[in-house]
Amino acid sequence: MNKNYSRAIPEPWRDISAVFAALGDEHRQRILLSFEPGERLNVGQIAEVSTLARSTVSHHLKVLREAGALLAEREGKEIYFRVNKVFLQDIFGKVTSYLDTFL
Amino acid sequence: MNKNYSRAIPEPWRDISAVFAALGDEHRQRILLSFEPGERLNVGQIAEVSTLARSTVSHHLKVLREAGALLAEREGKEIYFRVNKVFLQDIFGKVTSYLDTFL
DNA sequence: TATTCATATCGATGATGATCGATATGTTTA
DNA sequence: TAAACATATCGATCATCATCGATATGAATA
Repeated sequence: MNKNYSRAIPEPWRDISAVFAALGDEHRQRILLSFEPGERLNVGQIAEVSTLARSTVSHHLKVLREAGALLAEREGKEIYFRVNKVFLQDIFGKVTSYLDTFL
Repeated sequence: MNKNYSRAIPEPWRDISAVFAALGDEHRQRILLSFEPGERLNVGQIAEVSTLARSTVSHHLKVLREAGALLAEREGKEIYFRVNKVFLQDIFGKVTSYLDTFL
């Protein structure tokens, strides 16, 4: 048993901690699943198909972006978000190999 | 864009929804990381190394178990938990291939 | 520069979750 | 059956998060 409960969380888990928390919310899952491959969407587009207020969608997008799941780039007045596929693939790959090796 | 925001969450995501929520909590991550490969631990052992009350540890173990991340089996007075490695590998494998294909 | 538009941030409220001690449930053993 | 032990559940409290409308920030355009 690993008795040092309060030790630092291992690196592959540290990165994914925010991702887990971000994807633990159903609205954020639905937002993520609104994206088609390679697609970019802005707040207005997502707010339109969602059941949430614009400011609420903006909040969830911030959480997803800070977790690394989304990338944002301003283009004129709009800010376009896209799925950070490479990051997510890397994260889940690390978790998978951590699972294989240590758990 | 997938405009049917309120549609059913795709199957590979539905199963993992609870896993994400469960692993989004740092205490539950620490509990999971207390297990060594193939090891079985009971509430008392985990409560001893953690900073939480026994009832709180019990609560977190319930969340992890209901999410599928842990399996529980009673053995006399104690209830032993172990990491459901196969389930987690399956889940993260599904998420990875969903990522590759649809996002 | 003033206006319009898109998004972010703020402040307040309500809901959900974490936490604990106390109590209940279930199991072994005297 | 009574006592001791391990864990689960209950009830209350506290903290965190989701949510919204209103306001602020930033960018394009008249």
